[in-house]
Amino acid sequence: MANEGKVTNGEELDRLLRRGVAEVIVWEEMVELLRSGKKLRLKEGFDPSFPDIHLGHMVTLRKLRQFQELGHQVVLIVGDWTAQIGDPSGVSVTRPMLTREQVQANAKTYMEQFFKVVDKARTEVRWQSEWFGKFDLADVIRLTSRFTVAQLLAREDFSNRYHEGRPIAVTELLYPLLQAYDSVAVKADVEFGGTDQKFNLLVGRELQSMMGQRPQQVFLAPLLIGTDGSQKMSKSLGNYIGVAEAPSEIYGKVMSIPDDLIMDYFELLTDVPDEELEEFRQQLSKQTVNPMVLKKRLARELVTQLYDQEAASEADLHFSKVVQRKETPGEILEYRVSFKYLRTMGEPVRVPNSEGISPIASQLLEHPDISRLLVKIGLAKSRSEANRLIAQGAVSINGKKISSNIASLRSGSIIKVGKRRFAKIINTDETDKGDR
RNA sequence: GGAGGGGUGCCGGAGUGGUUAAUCGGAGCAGUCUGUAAAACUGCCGCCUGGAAGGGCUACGCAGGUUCGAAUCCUGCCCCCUCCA
Repeated sequence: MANEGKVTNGEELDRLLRRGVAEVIVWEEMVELLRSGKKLRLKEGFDPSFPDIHLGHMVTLRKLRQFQELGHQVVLIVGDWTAQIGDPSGVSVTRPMLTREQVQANAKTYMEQFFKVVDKARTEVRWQSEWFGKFDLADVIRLTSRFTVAQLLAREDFSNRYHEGRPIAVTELLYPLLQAYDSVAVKADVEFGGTDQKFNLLVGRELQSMMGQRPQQVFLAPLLIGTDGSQKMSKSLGNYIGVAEAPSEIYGKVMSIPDDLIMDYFELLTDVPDEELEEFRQQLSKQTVNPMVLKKRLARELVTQLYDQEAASEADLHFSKVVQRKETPGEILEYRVSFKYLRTMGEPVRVPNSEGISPIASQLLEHPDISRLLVKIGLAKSRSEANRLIAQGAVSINGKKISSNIASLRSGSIIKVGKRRFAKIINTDETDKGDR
């Protein structure tokens, strides 16, 4: 074959198998395979229950990419069956069954993001339903009969739950078996996953050898800690940075990670050479550098990787300007709303006393209701929340804090909520003399 | 099949007739500080209405009932868990 995998030299091996790697099983065999020049089939699966990819996933994706560059083949498994069970390594046991359409849509989104990192041309996409769609009860029994409960209870998660008397659904026990079968179905040479996947990937090895295939090598990446600095990055914990997020979002979120995480992120998510990373480490421990500076470098690297250099520069500028110097950003989303609509609804404002219209009442008639406006443009979830924000001094118009939702606002005004959410308001009511 | 335990706000978890929109912790939001780091401190943290003060509505698994008044008592139902078989 023309595009066989390249034979790998020592230096490449080191980069490939050490940096950003938690464990390789079996190391010697992995090395031997890479040296053989054989084009390897690299399996990675995903459940289309959550379509979004974040930096935590990116660790293995980057590895896949590195292998691809040596000529190897990625096989992406769309877990349309396992998605219905739910991987038990998570917290929640029950997952809603997804419709066919949802699965399709999620898979599509997932792949768009997946190929931001992985080379599409060297990826084969396979759906589990190709093989499980044909499974009948006899097949299920044949598959399950190869394993014992004791084998499955070896998994930490299961044994913990078992000993604590917490429930384990029968379908959950099935999960590793299905995932293992995928490896057989696609004849995987290597399977990639996070360390929490270790058990599942090892079952793949078992099953393959039972079925006369050479057991796959298991490639485990460390779990990336999320922006909260304590738990693994995950969407449900809300401590994630999505690869599809806007450049300035990614940049900003990277800036918010705790200092302790800086080096992990560099190591697992960038190609900054080891020697340079060593320097960074020195600087950090001797405190000869403000960690913020390194974080900026990190943020730039990541945005460049996921977008391009230009986007990184823009995000960088935006950050110094808006966040650090607290200036108003150059580009602000515009919202077109009708002021009339926002005006206090219903009957004209009641005049508090008989001496005519009070100043407040007259303003009321002329100014839009800011809390209504905030809800309308999505800067607050409810009017109660909007009122709270205003009361707490979190809202300003053209740089001036407002203290009640009766405030001066004209077309073109810039409204700011919290530290960094801006909106430019355009009045769609035809007359706008603009003199207030 | 038998015995027991339990379902409270985003999560954990108090509360067993009224002063409880519901103690407390976590998460979250906002503010001060700052490097969108850490730490700390402060406020908020169901919805609607009102400029505000205030008012209204909804809420403690579901449906009824007792009571001037229920998350708290009674009845039925649903669900979850543990142990024994």
